[in-house]
Amino acid sequence: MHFRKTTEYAIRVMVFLAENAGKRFSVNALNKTLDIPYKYLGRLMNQLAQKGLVEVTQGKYGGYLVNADRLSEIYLYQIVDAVEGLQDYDRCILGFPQCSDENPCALHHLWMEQREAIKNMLYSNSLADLLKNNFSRR
Amino acid sequence: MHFRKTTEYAIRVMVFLAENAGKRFSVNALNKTLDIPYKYLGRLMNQLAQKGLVEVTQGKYGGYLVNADRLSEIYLYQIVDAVEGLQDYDRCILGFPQCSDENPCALHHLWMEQREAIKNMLYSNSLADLLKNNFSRR
DNA sequence: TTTAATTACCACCTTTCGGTGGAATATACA
DNA sequence: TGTATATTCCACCGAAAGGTGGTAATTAAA
Repeated sequence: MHFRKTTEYAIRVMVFLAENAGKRFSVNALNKTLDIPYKYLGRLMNQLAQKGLVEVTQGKYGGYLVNADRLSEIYLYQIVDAVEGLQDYDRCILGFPQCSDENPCALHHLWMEQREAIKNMLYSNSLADLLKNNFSRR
Repeated sequence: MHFRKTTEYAIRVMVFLAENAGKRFSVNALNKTLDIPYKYLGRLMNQLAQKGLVEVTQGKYGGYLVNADRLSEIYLYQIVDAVEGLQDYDRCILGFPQCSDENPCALHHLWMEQREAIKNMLYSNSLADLLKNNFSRR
C-alpha cells in the first residue's frame, strides 16, 4: 500500500514551495535541497506547471514558484491527481466489476472505509492547512 | 494509492479458498474461476504455500487448500506481507529520514493516521472475520 | 548582440512488476 | 509400471515506472 515515488516527489516539492511561497527556485536549486534526481525533477516540474499547480518562468533567473495567495486553493488531491490520477480510489480491491454497496465483496466495507478516509484527507487539506499544522481530519 | 496487482490477486485467491475451506483446487480450477493468469497464478500459489498460508499437495488430484480451522489464524497482514511486504507502512511520505512524532514533516500526523488505520485493518481481520461479514474496525 | 542560466522537448536507458513457455518432478490410480 | 494430471523450477518476455543525456528554445543582463 503506497503512493508512487513520483507522487511522493510531487508532494515533497509542493510542500517545499509552499513553505517558501513567493520565492522562485530553479530545478537545480530544488534538486540540491530536495534530493530528487535532477532530470526527473525537471520533467516533474514541467508537469506540475502544465497542470497549473506551480508558476513557471523560463530563461535566465527563471524557475518555479507557488504564490502565497494560492496556498489555500491547492489541495493534496490535485497534486496526486496531477501525477498518478485518482482512479485507484474507486476500484474493488478484489477486482470484481459488479462490486458495490448493494452487492459487496468480502472486503468491500472494510476497504471502502479506508479509501474514503484517505480521499477525505486528500480533499480536505490544502497546502495552507499543512503549513498551519492545522490538519483537517475530515 | 494502491496495492500491487499481485497483492490483489493474493487476497482474491485467499478469500476464495476461505469461502471454500477444506476443498482442494488446482491452479487450473482457480484460474478459471478467479480470472488470474494461469502461469502467474501458479507462481503465486507456490509462494503462498511456501509462506505457509495455504496447504499444497503435488501430483495428480493435487492442488491448494485452506483448512477451515485455520481461517481464524490467517490475517490480512500476512497475505500482504507474503507478497509485497509491510515496509511501506513505516516510511515518511516526504522521504525525510529524520521524520518522527517529535520531529514531524508537514504531513506526518495526517499520514500516520491513515497508515495506522490501514495497518489496524490488516492486523485485526482474519479470513474468518471476512467470511462472517463481521469486519473488525480496530 | 553575445553570453550564461534557465526551462522544454525528445529519445533512450534501467529496474521492477506482471506475465509466459517449457521441461522436470511428483503422485494417484488403472 | 505406465499414464494422466498436478506442482515446481528456470529462463525469458513485455510493459510501465523511474531515471539519464543531449540539444533547442527562452530570457536577463553585461
